[in-house]
Amino acid sequence: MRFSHQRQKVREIVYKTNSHPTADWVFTEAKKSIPNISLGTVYRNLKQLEKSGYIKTIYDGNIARYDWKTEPHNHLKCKNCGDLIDIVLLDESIHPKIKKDFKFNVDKVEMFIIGTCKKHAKHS
Amino acid sequence: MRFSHQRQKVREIVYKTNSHPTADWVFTEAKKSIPNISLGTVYRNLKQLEKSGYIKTIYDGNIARYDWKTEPHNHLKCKNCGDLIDIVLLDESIHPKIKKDFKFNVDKVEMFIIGTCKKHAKHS
DNA sequence: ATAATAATAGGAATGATTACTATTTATTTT
DNA sequence: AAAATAAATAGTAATCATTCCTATTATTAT
Repeated sequence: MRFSHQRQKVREIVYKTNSHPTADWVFTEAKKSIPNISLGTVYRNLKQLEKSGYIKTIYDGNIARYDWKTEPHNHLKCKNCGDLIDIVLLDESIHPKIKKDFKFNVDKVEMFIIGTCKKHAKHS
Repeated sequence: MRFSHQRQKVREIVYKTNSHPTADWVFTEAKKSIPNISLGTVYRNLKQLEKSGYIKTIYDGNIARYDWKTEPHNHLKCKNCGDLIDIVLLDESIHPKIKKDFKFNVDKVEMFIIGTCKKHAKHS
């Protein structure tokens, strides 16, 4: 894999935020330093970076978001602000149990916990 | 909420399968008995049925699928055949822990376990 | 520096979903 | 039962995220 100017920029943008950005957000950011970068390039590079293990894709409802944190972890999603919060609730230790109980070989677990974050809790 | 012919049919189709169908599949099925039903009607009714608690939406990557089973449960997804298998791995008993550890009020947990089902395991 | 190859910009195409609107169907009021 | 009211529909256009296509440009190895 070559490391073009565009690819480095896309990677850098994802690595510098904890906001689990969408392709469109990365595109907007990238344009600040590469004004004529194309959206297709952003998508192609996000995909390439995922394939090479640099980043991970998170499906938030039906929109893809990207995450530089590649170790297994989970996400809390606040329905008020839409923020994704990283947590570690389940790690690979449940894989053997699933293999045993369901005869299913686990590659990865995607977990989204939807609710209300502390900033938006009404009371109690 | 009125229960039109179309709405009853959409509901019946989702209730009669365990395949977690997509809107398009429901549309194809519905046309067998209501040939001029429109795709928009299918989408509108799936949304309405979810809102009224009859069915649940599952986001599989970036496509929506629908499930008549509304109690909390999780899904194994085989990367070979694409099948979704219902399991109960986590129930509401983890909600208090998440509330305590992360100050986050849980509405629901969406979990997708991706891997290989027993029909497609190579060996061992 | 040159050749070989990978990556790009820009735009068109796709696929899922939602929005719009005139018409039809169902419910309520009289 | 007819008129008035309200909800739902078919059909189509629009939208949004994402992928595909192609001629051109940039990167890497020789």
